[in-house]
Amino acid sequence: MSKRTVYDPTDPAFRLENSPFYLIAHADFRYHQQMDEALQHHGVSKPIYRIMTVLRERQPVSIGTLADVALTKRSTVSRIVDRMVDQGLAATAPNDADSRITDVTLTDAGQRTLDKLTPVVGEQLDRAFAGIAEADMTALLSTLRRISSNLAKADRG
Amino acid sequence: MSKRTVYDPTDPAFRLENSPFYLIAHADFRYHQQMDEALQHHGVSKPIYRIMTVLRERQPVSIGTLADVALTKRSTVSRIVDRMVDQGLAATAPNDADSRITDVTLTDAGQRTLDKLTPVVGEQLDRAFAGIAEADMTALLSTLRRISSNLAKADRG
DNA sequence: CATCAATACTTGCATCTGCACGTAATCGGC
DNA sequence: GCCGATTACGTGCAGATGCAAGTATTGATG
Repeated sequence: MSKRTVYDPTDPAFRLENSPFYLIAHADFRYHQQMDEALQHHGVSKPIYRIMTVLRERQPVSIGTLADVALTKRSTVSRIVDRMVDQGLAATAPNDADSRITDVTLTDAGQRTLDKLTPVVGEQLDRAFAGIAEADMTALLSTLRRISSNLAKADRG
Repeated sequence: MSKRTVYDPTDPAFRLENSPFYLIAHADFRYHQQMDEALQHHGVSKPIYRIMTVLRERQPVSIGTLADVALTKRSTVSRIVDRMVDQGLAATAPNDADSRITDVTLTDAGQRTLDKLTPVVGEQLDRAFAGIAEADMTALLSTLRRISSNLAKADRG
C-alpha cells in the first residue's frame, strides 16, 4: 500500500486545515491583507510594491528579470512599470548594449516612497514573527526552499 | 537600537531571497503553477478546484463559509459556484431554515471529478515534500499557523 | 552581408476579481 | 406583530492579469 503522510488528500483523515499548502496560502493571504491596508495609506498598490522590493536590490533591471523575480508574467510587469512611470516612481530607458531590453530604475521619488514604506512593512514582519524562535524561522526558510526546489524540478521533468 | 532579525527589510543586509514571505509566495507560486497544468488536463479551473476541496469536507455549505475557508471574496465565490453549476459540478438550493443562505453541494459528476483529481494532486504533494523529514513538516505547519494567527490578531488590533 | 531563428518587450482581447450597491430574508426591541 | 438593523447573497462596473499575437532588435549561419 502507498504509505504517504497524513497530508495525503486521498486519505479519509485528510483535513484542509492540516494541509501544508493550505496553510501556506493562509499565511500568504493574511500577509497580503495587512499589506494592502498599509500600502493603501501611502497610495501604493501591492503589485507596485512587489516590483519595488526587487528594484531595491537590483538596479537597473530588465522587465524580464523583474517578471522572474516578482513571480509575475512579463506582460503584467510591463504594465505595472507603465503605472509606476505614470506616477513618477520609476523610469525606463533602452539598455545601452541591447536596445530590446528595457532598463527600469527607481526615480528619487520612487526611492523616497520605498524608504518610507520599508519600516512600515518591517513592523508588520515583527508582528508576524512574534514569539517564533530564531531556530524555527531558520527551519521554516529551509523547508520552504526545499519545497520550491522540489516543485521546480518537477516542472522540468 | 532596534534589534530585529536579519529578515528586517530596513537592514542593508536584507535580501529578498531570505525573506520568509517571499519564500512563502515562491512556494505558493510553484504549487499553483503545477496545479494549473494538472487541472487543465482535466478541464477544471484552479478556483473551482479550490472550492471543491472545501466541499469535500463540508456539505452542504453556504457561499459565505466557502468564501471564508477558501480565502476568496463572497461575490467571487458566488460567481465561481455559478460556473460550477453551469458545468454540472455543483448544485445550489436555498437553506431550509434560512432562505437567505444558499446551500452548495457537489453533484455526482462533481464528486467523480474531485475523486479523479485528488490522487493527481496527491502525487504533486509527494513530489513537493520529497526528502523532508516528518519532524520538519510538523515544524513547518506549526510555524505557519503561528504566523497566520499573529497576523489575524494584528487585523483586529 | 543577407537571412532565418531567437529574444525582449508591448498590446488586443477575454477572463477573473473585488468593491460598491441593491435585493431579499431574518432578527431584535417595543 | 411591526419596523429598523443586520445578514446573505447577487450584479454592474472598473481594474488587473494572462494568453496569444505582433513588432523590434540581436544573434547565428552560410
